[in-house]
Amino acid sequence: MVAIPSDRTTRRSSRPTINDVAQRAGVDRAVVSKVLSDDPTLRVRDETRQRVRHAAADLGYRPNFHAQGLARARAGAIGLLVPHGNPLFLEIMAGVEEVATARGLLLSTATHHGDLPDRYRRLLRGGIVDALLVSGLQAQVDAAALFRETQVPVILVNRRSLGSDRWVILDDEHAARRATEHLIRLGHQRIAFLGGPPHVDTAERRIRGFRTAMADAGLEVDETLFVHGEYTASSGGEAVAELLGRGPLPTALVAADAPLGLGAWHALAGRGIAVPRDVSLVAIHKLPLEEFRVPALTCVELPLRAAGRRAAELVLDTPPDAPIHELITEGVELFEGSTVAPPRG
Amino acid sequence: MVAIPSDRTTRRSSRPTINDVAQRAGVDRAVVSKVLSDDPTLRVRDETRQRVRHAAADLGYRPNFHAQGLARARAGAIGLLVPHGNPLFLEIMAGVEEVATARGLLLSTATHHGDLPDRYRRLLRGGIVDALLVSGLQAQVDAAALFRETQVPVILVNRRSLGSDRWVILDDEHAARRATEHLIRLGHQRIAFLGGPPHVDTAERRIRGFRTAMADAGLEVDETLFVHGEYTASSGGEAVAELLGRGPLPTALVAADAPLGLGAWHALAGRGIAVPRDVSLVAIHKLPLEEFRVPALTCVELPLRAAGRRAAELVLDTPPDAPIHELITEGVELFEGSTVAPPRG
DNA sequence: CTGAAAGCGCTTACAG
DNA sequence: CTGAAAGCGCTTACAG
Repeated sequence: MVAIPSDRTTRRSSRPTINDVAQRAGVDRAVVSKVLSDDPTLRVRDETRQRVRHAAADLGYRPNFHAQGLARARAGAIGLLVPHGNPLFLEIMAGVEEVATARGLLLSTATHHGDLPDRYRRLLRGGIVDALLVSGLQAQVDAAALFRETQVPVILVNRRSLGSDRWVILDDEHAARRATEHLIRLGHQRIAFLGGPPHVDTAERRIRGFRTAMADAGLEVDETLFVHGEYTASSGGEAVAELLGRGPLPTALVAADAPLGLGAWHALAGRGIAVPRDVSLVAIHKLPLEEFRVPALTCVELPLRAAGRRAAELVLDTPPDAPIHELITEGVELFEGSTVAPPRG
Repeated sequence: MVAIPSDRTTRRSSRPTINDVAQRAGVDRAVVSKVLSDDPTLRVRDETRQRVRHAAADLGYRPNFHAQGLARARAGAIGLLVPHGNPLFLEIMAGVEEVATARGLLLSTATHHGDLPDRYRRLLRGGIVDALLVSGLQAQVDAAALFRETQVPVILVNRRSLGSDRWVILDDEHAARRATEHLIRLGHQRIAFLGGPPHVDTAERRIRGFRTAMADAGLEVDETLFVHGEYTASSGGEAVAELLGRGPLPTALVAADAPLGLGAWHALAGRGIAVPRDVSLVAIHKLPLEEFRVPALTCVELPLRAAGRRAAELVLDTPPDAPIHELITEGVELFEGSTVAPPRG
C-alpha cells in the first residue's frame, strides 16, 4: 500500500512572492525588488536584469500591495471624498482617477453628507491613503485640523472651508458673471439670484460675480431678489417659493448651481410659470448629459475634471504642510440651452 | 560649550503603533491586538481590557492598515469597477458603499471603457481588494478567467457576461414589459424598440420583455422597428436616424436605456418631431434628478442601489468559487414623466 | 558595487 | 489560559 500524501495546500494565497521570483532568477530578493522598481543605484549586468524580468513575467508576479505599503511606509493610494448623490462630482472623480492611473495609485472613494464621516477619519489614521482630496464640505469643517489629526495631506477641491490653506478652486465668480451678462445682453434688468448656502465659499464667490456683472451694466440690484438655498434640487423649489412670496417675478433667474436650478425650474413649471417664456433661467455647472436634454438648461460649465486632476497632482507633489492656492481660470464656458429668452414686452 | 543634540526626528510617521499602546497599558502587544479586535479566545480581566482600550483611545491609536492587511492576508477593501461617465452607476456605487461602511471596508473604485483595464488586473494580483464588483462590462469579457488569474472573488452587477457564474441582476425583462404595457394601455400598437448592443445580457432580456408585452396584447411586432445601439446618448441619435430611414415613424418608442432614450429624444426634436405629440417615449432606468426635469423622461426605474448592496454582500459572504445567481425582482417602478401620450388620431 | 540582514506593524499558531 | 516568538512579503540602510 502506498500512502498518498494529503494535498498540502499552500500556506496563504497561491500568488507568487518575491522569493519565488528570486529563486527562479537565481538572485537575492533585494535584487528583484530593485530591478522591478527601477532602482537607479542598482548595478547589475543587463543579462541579470532580463532574467529577473522574465522570471517575474513567467510567474505573473505582482508585489503584494500591503507588504509594499508597510515596507515603504506609503499607502500607494489616494482618497477622494465627495458629497453623496450629486452627479456633478462624477467629473471631479474622473479627473482624480486620471492622475491615480498615471501614477499607479489606487483610488479610494467615499461620499459624505456635509461633514467628514468618523469612520473615514479613523481609516485615515490607519494610513490608508497617502493623500486625501475633499470636495463639497460644509463651510465650518476644519481641514487643517484633519491633517493634524491624521497626518494625511489634505486638499480641498472646488470649495474652500474654514481655515484651509490648501485648495484648488474654479472661477466661480467669473462663471456667475458670465451667466448674468448673458441675461443682461438679452435685455434683462430685474434678475434674481438663487444662491448657495450662506458663508459657503463657492456661494460667496458666485454672488460676487453676479453683483459685479450687475454693477458693470449699471443695473440696480434689488436685495429682495436674493435667496439662499442648498445646492440641491429640492432647495431650488423652496427658493422659488420664497422668491414668489416676496413680490412680483423678475424676468430672469441665475441659479448658483445646476441641481438648484433644476429644482427651481420644476417649481416654476408646477405653478404654471413657463421657462423661458415667463422667466429666463441660467445655472452654474453643467450636469452630465445636459447637451442631450429637450429642452436643455442653459448653464455655465466649469472644468470640474481639471480641478480634480490638478488637485490630485498638487496634493501629491507639494510638501504636506505647504499652502496650495490654485484658481483655475480657463474652461469657463456658456452652454446655450433653451431656458433663456429676451424679457417679455 | 554644550552640544545640542540635533532634533531626532521620528523614524517614520508619528502615528502611534501597537507597541506604544502595549507599553502604556502594561501588556504584551498580542493582548492589545486581541482586545481591540474582540478576539473571543482571549481571557483577561475586564480591568485589563479597559486599560488597553483607554490606552488606545488616549493615544488615538489605529491599527496600520497595511500591517494588518499583510498579517491577516486580507486586504480590508473591496473594489468596484463601473463604466466611465455614466451617472446611472452612481446608484450602484452608493449601494456598495453602504456595505463597505457597515463592514469597515475601504471602497476602491475605478472606471472602465467596456473592458477591464490592464492596470487594474495587475493591481488585483497585488492583493489590493478582497472582492471585486464589476458592472457594465462588454458581453465577451470572461469574468471567471479574471478570478482564476487574480484569485480575487468577482461578482458581476446588473449585467452578466460570457461564462460568468456569479452575478446579481435586475428584472430587466419585467422593466421592458412594464414600459411597453404602459404604451399599449394608452392605445399604442406600432411601437419601436431601441435596443442595447447585440448579445449583451441586459439588452437581450429587455427585448424579451418587449416581445412578451406585445404578444400578450396580441400585437404584431414589426421587425423593422427593432434597432440596436449602445447604451449611450449619442447612440440614441443614431438609432433614430436608422429607424427613420426604414420607414414611417411608429407612434411610440421604448428605449432600452435612459441615456439612449435621451439621445433619441434629442435627435427627434432636432428633426422637428415632438415628444409626446408625434411620438411617445419610455426608457428603462431613471437618471438622477429626473424627477425634477421639465419635462421629465417617462421611464421604468430599476433598483440599482439594491443591486450594488446585494452584490457586495453576496461576494463577501459566499465562497469564492461558488455560483451566485440572484435576480432582484422587487423595485421595478414606472416613473411617469411627460413623454408619453395616447397615439394621435 | 553587491548581498545578507534588519525592520516595517501587525496577527496568530504554539510552547509554556 | 497566557505570553513570547515567528511570520506575513516586501524595502532599504548597512556591512562587506
